[in-house]
Amino acid sequence: MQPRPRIPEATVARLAVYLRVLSGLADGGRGTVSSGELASAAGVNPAGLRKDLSHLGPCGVRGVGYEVATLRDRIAGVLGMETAHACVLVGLGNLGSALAGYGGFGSRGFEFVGLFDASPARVGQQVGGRPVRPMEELDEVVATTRATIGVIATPAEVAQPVCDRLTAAGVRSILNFAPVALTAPAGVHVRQVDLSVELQVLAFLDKQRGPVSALGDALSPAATRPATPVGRMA
Amino acid sequence: MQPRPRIPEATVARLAVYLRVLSGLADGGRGTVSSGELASAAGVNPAGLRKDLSHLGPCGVRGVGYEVATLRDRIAGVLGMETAHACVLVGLGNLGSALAGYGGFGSRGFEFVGLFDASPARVGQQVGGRPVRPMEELDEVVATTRATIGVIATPAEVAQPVCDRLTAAGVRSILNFAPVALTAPAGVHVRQVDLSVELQVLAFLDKQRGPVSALGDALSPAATRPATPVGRMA
DNA sequence: CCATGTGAACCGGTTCACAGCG
DNA sequence: CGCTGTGAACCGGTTCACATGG
Repeated sequence: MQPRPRIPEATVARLAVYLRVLSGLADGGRGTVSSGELASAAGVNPAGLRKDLSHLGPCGVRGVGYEVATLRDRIAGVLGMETAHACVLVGLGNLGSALAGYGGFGSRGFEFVGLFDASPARVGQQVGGRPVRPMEELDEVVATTRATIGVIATPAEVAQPVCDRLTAAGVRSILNFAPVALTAPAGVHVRQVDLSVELQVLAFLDKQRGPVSALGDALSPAATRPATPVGRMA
Repeated sequence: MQPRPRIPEATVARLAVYLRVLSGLADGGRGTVSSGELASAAGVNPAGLRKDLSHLGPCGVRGVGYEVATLRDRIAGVLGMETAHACVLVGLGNLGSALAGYGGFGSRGFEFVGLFDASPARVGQQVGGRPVRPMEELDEVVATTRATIGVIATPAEVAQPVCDRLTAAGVRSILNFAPVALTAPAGVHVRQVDLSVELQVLAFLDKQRGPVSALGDALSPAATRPATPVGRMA
């Protein structure tokens, strides 16, 4: 089975997690891992992990496990991490500023090559070591840096026009933090992250499972098996 | 079919989105909506929306649509939004501060009743109008406020101990922004939001679909149908 | 003998097409 | 006649059990 036939999106998301764990193991000088150990560190089921990895073709040694550094590089290659990705970020309120200053992006090969805001009060300020630019410069920056990813952290009202601007400028993928569904041209990928929705799902689960009692509800010998099929490395 | 037999989690997440759209429509004085219009505003397929709503029992008028205010209240009730939810937040770096100051939570019935940080430098500061408290006060605050939701925005290294602390204090649900898989006792719900993973999925999709050409790749009459099956209200 | 790799059952969720009702 | 509500097909992803091979 060639590594061609397209990798499921759910698998891609998990590969990113495996990659992070593997990087940590490699930095710790670890040589090999078993699927079981890697799976528990990533919070997934071992069989599922092996199935995920099977999409990249055989990359382990039977009876032994996976070679940490090799597997890391393999996944990094599949995910397109060998080359850095240029991103632009629009909207530097609290959330946007947090994203601009978040070290986790840079260390994973993503670089913000442009920060933009419509507010004159913010333009010119430095955020995360980079200057905030006016919206007028967006097209130019996207063109010269060949940025392919745009991150929207604006108020909901302006998210759609910003999206239009980004796609017109040549951005091919958008990560949207504004609480609105965006319309984008065909071929442009949009991912939505909605903080309030996450919280509301939790509140619902609480309501479902929770109304049993307000306290002392650790009735059953619960701690035997984690509800979350997760464990950090054994 | 009673509204009992449990609602799928995927549906719950979308109900939260419908609720937001409905609130907007209601504020705009709108009386009724059809499934088609609501679906396009929420970025989903009309049939799927109707199926989602079917979980709450019949709540529309055939041949007409849904009564906006009624449906809003119905969903709000199912989601447990009638009563405010007390949350505690741990970790007030850039991201945590952004979350603490984010208006979208308060307006949806979530209130941060406690902000905590381990760094003495941050303790005592005001964030989003609330004081940052030392970790020592966590148990007490959770107990007195009956907070059921905990949000973790700490560095990855301390996320697990913080999680342990929160669950020990009585928190039943956790929203984790730290890039690690958490282990929690049975019955505690954990949701993971991983910003880097989102970006990596986008980068992968770019790589898959993208290597065709760097520019001028709007070859086909693309704008005819949005790739994202979305549209804001027609 | 151990851990990988994978075909096949399984499951939840999505889509479709139409029945039901104002 | 229009739009809701839903049973049934469909599909992708997950889990399981075992065959494969160092």
